[in-house]
Amino acid sequence: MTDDAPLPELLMGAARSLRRRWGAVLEPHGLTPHQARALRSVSASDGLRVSDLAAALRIAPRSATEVADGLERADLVVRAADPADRRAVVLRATEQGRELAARVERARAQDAEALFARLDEDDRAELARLLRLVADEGGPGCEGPQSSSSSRGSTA
Amino acid sequence: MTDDAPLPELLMGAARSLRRRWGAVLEPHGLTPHQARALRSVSASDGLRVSDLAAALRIAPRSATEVADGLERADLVVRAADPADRRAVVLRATEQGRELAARVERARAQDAEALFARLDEDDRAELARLLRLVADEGGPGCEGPQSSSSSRGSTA
DNA sequence: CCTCATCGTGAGGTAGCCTCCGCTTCTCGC
DNA sequence: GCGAGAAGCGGAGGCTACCTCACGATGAGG
Repeated sequence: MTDDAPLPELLMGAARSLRRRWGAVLEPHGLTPHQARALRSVSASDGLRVSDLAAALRIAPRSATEVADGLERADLVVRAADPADRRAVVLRATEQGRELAARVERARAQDAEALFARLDEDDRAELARLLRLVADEGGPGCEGPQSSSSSRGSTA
Repeated sequence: MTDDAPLPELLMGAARSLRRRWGAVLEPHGLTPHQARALRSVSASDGLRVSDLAAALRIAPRSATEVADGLERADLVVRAADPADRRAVVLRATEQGRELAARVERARAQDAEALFARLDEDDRAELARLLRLVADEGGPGCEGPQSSSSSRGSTA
């Protein structure tokens, strides 16, 4: 179909496929894409600040609060005071949070595997190379709301 | 950066680059991405029904009404009664609508050119091939609200 | 002519993001 | 020590872009 589709269309189409699949993977778990990414970030670190979550998700700090709210409501993360800075709140994954993160990660990998199944090793490497060429900018055009905090600590 | 980034991340990253650039191209013209796509569709056809617009944008018919509202408010399209079916409303691009569509199309192509500038001919062809492999589904997973009308006519 | 499907849209609702503000707490110069 | 200013979180309120439901007008089939 649409053999004359220009590269941009193709790229967007492929991304759409991926996004749709990802949504389908997430839905049975009751997670939005942002929540899943957030859960992943929180699970990976031990004690992620809300502001750092915002940076990770590239949304305003205020909005990260809401994502955290959702995850906390589902008992996937808990808020705790940062012992190193009592202004801050650190998010930690609960047991089920970690489990769910792992399960989702597995499902996602599996699904991605299915999506890219039509590509052999060489094709994948080639695709990765080409995509890296296209994507690796992020210099002047990145205007998203950012706070750029980076003092974690909290490894108390 | 992130040389170990898996293909999905890479793909999404590349798509994000493209989306961001596209948004930047559109912004000075005061168009949202959906409006731009809609204007393009309307300009391409002569007399597009609201329901067909909805199908093209993959949104609910009711939402297509709103997109059409925006375009009409900006004098880029006009609503007219479909002579062949007086229930229906056909959207037609105005003169400036067509002009803007052309201008945007030019800018988009130019920007895409810039984005893909790092790829030579062979790389582009290869990328297109690979993306086609990844994207060309759309069978069972397409659950978006659809109406699938296709009686245009109206070439009065 | 009556019935039923279809078209566009008014009404009303939801989700996700934002900015502005205020409170608490940290940091730094004195 | 202490006051000024910055930083972190979240309440209030608002916007946009979707959605579903309901309705009036119109077409199509018996």
